[in-house]
Amino acid sequence: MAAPPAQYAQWSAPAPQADGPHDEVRTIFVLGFPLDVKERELQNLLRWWPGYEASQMNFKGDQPMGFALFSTAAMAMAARDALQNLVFDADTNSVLRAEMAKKNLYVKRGVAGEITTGFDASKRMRTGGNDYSPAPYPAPYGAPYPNQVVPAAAPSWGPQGYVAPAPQYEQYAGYAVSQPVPIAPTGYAPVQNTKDNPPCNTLFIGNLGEAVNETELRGLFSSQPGFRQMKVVRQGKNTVCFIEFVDVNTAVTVHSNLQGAVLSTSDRGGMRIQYPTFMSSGLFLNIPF
DNA sequence: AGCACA
Repeated sequence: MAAPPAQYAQWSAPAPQADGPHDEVRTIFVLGFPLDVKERELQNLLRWWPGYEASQMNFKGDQPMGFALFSTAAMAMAARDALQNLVFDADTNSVLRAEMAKKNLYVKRGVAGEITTGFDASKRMRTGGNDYSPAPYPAPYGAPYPNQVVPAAAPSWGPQGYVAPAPQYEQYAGYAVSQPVPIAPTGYAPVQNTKDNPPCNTLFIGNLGEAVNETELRGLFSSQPGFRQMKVVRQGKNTVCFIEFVDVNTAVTVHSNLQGAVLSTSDRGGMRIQYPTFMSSGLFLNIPF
């Protein structure tokens, strides 16, 4: 069993099944990409999915084949289901088909056990020190936009049958959940937000300070009307945050009102608020860990 | 249905 990515470290790893296979397949096999797909596109599609570890595009066949490794089989299956029937490119009519792979993706590891090849989670932030810039894919519950990725069929967790999952990660966190003290921004600074995605009920918060903490973020966001839950993802010097609202309208309001908000810990200007990519919404799905 | 990298 591989260690889960650092951002899930506060969650208890699943206990190895005494009677289960220790070499369980936790890799997905994805077809249906357009011929000009880039390996990076697969990485960007999956990078925030819970348990994502590494991925690879293989171009040797007649059609591009994507492989992605996750920390557990359950996480892989959840990603597989989320990718199923996804319209990757409306122009080329590419609809993704995903299955569990026959074998796990091979990842070369260094002495310290870190992944050294492939497009892996440990290198998420390697692009010039910038933090995450979402690919132009819409997030889950948003209206379909032309030329963008939308689920061909409404996902089972979509608007119709969607029931808010309990904020399950809190039970794993190593701190007591107490009533957040409301926090107001210390000010506002202009922020560039050139590449955003279509509005949806989830927000991605970037350009936060290195010293930002969850209490501060919770103090700012949990008092916003429509707030449902949030998840802070730490990756070294970079911290990002995903916030789910009860509907698109309340998310749009916060996207506008708190754009460029400066916190006491901000050291690079105001926070950048964006609508996240389709797959990043997986942070709020009910995935068994 | 089509499963590669080592």
